[in-house]
Amino acid sequence: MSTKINIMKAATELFAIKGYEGTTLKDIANAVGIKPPSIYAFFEGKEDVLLHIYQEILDEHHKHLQDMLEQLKNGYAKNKLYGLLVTAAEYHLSEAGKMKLFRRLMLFPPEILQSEITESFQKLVAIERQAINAVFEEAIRNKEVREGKSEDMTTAFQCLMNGLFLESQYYDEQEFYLRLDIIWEEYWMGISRKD
Amino acid sequence: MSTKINIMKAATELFAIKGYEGTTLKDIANAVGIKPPSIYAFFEGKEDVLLHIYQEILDEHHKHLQDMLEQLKNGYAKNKLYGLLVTAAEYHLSEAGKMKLFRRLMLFPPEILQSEITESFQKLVAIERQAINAVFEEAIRNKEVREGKSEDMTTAFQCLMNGLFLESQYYDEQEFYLRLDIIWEEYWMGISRKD
Amino acid sequence: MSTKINIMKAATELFAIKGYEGTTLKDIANAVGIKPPSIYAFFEGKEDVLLHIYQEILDEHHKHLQDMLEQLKNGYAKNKLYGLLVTAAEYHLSEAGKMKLFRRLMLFPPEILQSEITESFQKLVAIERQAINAVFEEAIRNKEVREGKSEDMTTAFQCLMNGLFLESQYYDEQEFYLRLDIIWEEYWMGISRKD
Amino acid sequence: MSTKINIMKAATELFAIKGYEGTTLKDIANAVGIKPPSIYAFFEGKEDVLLHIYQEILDEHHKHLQDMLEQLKNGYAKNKLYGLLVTAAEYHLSEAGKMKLFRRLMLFPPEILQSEITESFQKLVAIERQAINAVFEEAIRNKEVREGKSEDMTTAFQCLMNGLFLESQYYDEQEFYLRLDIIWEEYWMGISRKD
DNA sequence: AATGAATGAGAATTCATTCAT
DNA sequence: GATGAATGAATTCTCATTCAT
Repeated sequence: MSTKINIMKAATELFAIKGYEGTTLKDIANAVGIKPPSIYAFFEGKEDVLLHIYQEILDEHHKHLQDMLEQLKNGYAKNKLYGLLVTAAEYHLSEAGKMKLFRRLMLFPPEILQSEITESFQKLVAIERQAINAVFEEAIRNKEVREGKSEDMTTAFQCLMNGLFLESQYYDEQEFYLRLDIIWEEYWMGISRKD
Repeated sequence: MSTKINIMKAATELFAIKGYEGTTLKDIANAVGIKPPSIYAFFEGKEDVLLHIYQEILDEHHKHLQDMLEQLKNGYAKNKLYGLLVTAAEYHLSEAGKMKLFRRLMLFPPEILQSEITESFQKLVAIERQAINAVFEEAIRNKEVREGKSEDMTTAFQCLMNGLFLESQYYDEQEFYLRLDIIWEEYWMGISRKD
Repeated sequence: MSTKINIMKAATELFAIKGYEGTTLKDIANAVGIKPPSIYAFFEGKEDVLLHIYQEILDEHHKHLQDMLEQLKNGYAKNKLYGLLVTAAEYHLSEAGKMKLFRRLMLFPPEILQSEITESFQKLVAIERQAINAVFEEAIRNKEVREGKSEDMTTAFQCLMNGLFLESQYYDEQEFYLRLDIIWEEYWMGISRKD
Repeated sequence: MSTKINIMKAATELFAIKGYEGTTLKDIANAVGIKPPSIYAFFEGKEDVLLHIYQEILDEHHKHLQDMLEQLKNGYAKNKLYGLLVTAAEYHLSEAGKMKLFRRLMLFPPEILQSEITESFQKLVAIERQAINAVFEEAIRNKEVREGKSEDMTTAFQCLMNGLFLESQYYDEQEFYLRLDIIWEEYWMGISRKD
C-alpha cells in the first residue's frame, strides 16, 4: 500500500523539477520502480495524481498555517514574526520538493488546475494576512513597533516573505539561513520602535 | 520576414503561460497564423525557438540593466532606489509576457537550458548587487540612510525586489503599483535616517 | 510474444525489397497486422529493428559457416567445394528474404550500420577464405587439383562464389541451379588435374 | 547551364551511396551549392532526376558496350576476353559513382524504376552474352580454348564478371587489379587448351 | 497489485514540392 | 535561373491510457 505514497513522493519531486507537462508517467513509474500502468491501480490518471498531490500540499499547508498562527498568539511581536519566518523557512526547506512544487503551482499553474489553484491560494494568503495584521495591530498598540498602518506593515511583511521564499530556491540551506537572518535584522531595525 | 518575429512573440507568450513543455509548435503556429512546418524555415526546432527567445530576453535585460545602473549614478539614494523599483516595475509590466517567461525560466528552467540559465542569471544578480551596494555605501557616507553594513542593506533590498517581482505576477497592474508604493514607503521609513 | 518475431520477419522482407530508408514503420506494422506504436513495445525504434535483424542474420551466418566448414573437413576436394556451393546456394534460397537483405547490407549498408557491417563482413570473408585455402592446399598435395598457388585458387573460387550469389538474385530458383551446375562443371574442368 | 550537370553528378554519387530513398533533394542541393527549389528549374522532381541519371547511365553503358564489342572483333580470344575484363574494370573504376549506382539499381531497384530497369538490364545482359558467346565459338573452332559448349563457357564467364564487379566495390583499386589478374590467370589456365 | 501488449492521439520533424518574386 | 516562404503529407516517436491476465 506504500506504493501509492511512493508514487506521490516521486511525482511531487518530478512535477516540481520538470513541471506537470514535462513529467511523464514513465518518469514517475521509473522513480518508484514500477511500470506506468501500475499507477492506474491507485490513481485515475496523471491529472488525478497531481490533484491528489495538490490536495495533500494544501492540507499540509493549512496544518502548517495553524502551527504558524498558534505561534502568533503569545509573546512579543519580534519573536512572533521572526518565529513565523523561521518556521516557514524550516517548513520550506524540510519539504523542499513539495514547496518547490507549491511555488510552481502558484506561479505557473497548469491549465487543468488554474482556477482551483487561484481560488485556494487567495484564501491562504488572506488567512495569513489577517493573522499577520493582527500581530501588527497589537504591536502598534503595545508600542513594540513604530506608529503606522498595520495593513501597510502587513503588505510589506508579505513582500518580504515572498522575497525570502523565492530566495529559498536559489540559495543552498546554509546561505539561505544567513540571508534570512540578515534580512530579518535589517527589517526589524526598520520596523521596531527605537526608544 | 516579420514571420520570425511573430513566431518569437507568440512563443514568448505561450511559453510564459503554458511552459516550454506545455506549448506545442501547433500552438505557436496557430497563434501566428501559419502551419507548424513553417517554423522550421526560421528556427531549427522548438528548442531553438526557446534559445533565441532566451537570448533576446537576456540581451534586453542587459540593456535594461544598463538603464538602471545609469539611474543609480546621480542624486539622492531615495530617488535612486525608488527609481530603480519603478523602472524595473515598468519594465516588468510593459513587457509582461517576456518578463513572465523570464521569471519562469529563472525559477523553473527546462532541462535544456538549466546550466545556461543558472550561469547567466548569477551574472545578472551579481552586477545588480554591486550597483545597489555602491548606492548604499554612498548613502551611508552621506548620512542619507542609517548606519549599517551596506552589504546587508543590499541583501535586504534584493529580497524586497524579489518579493515585489514575484508579486507583479499575482496582482493586476493597478493593485501592484499600490503595493509597490506601500512597500517602498514602509521600507524607506525603516532604512532612512530620521533626523 | 510472437509479435516480436513477426515484426522481425516482416521487417527483414521489407528491408530486403525496399531498403531500410524505403521502408516505413507503417509498412512493417501493416505487414504484421498491428499499429506502428506497438513496435516500440519490442524495439527501441526503426534502427533497433534493423540492428536486431542484422545480429540475427550474422548469428545464423556464423552457424551456417560452421556447417560449411564442417563439410570441408573430409572427403575429396571436388565434393567439398561443390558441397560448399550447393549448401550455400540452398541456404541463400531457403532464406531468400534474409539473404537478400544480407547482400543488400553488405553491398549498400545504410549509414547507421556502415562501420559495423564492414567490420563483421571482413571477418566472415577471412574465415571463409582460410577454410577454402586449406582445401586447396590439401588438394594440391593430393594431386586432386593441378599445381598452383592455393592462395590464388582461393581468390578465384571466392570470385566464383561472389558471382554466383549475385546471380542468385537475378534468376529464379530453377534457372539458378542450372547455372550453378554449368558454372561448377566449367570451373572444375579447369582446376582439376587431368590424368 | 552546368548546374544541371552538377546536379546529376551530385545526385549520382549520393544515390549510389545512400540510395534513392535515403537521399534528399537537400542533400543534392547542398552538394551542388544551391537550394532545393532550384533543382526544379532543371528537373520535374526527385524521380525525374533519377530517371535522367538512369538514362544517362544506360546510354553510356551502351556506348561502352559498343567499345567492348569492338574489342571482341579481332585477335586472339585470350586478348579479347582479358581486354574485355580490363576495359570493363577500367570503366567501373573510372566511373565509380555511376557504376556503383548502376549495380545498386540492378540489384535493388527502387519501386518507381523496377520494371523499367529489369527490362533494360536483361537486354544488356543478352547483348553481352551473345558477343561473348561468339568469342568462345570462334575460340573453340580455332582450338584456342578446350572443347566444350560455348554457351556454358559464356555462362561461366559471366559469373566471373559478376563476381569481379561485385568485388570492385569491396576492394580498393590496387587490390582489385591484383585480384583481377590472379582471377584471370586462374581462369585462363582452366579454359585454355594445353598443347 | 502489477504488468505486457496494444493503441489512439498527437508530438516534433522531414521532405518534396509550389509559388511569388 | 534561383530562392525565401510556405505547406501537405508523411515519418518517427512519445505518451496516457486500456485491458486481459
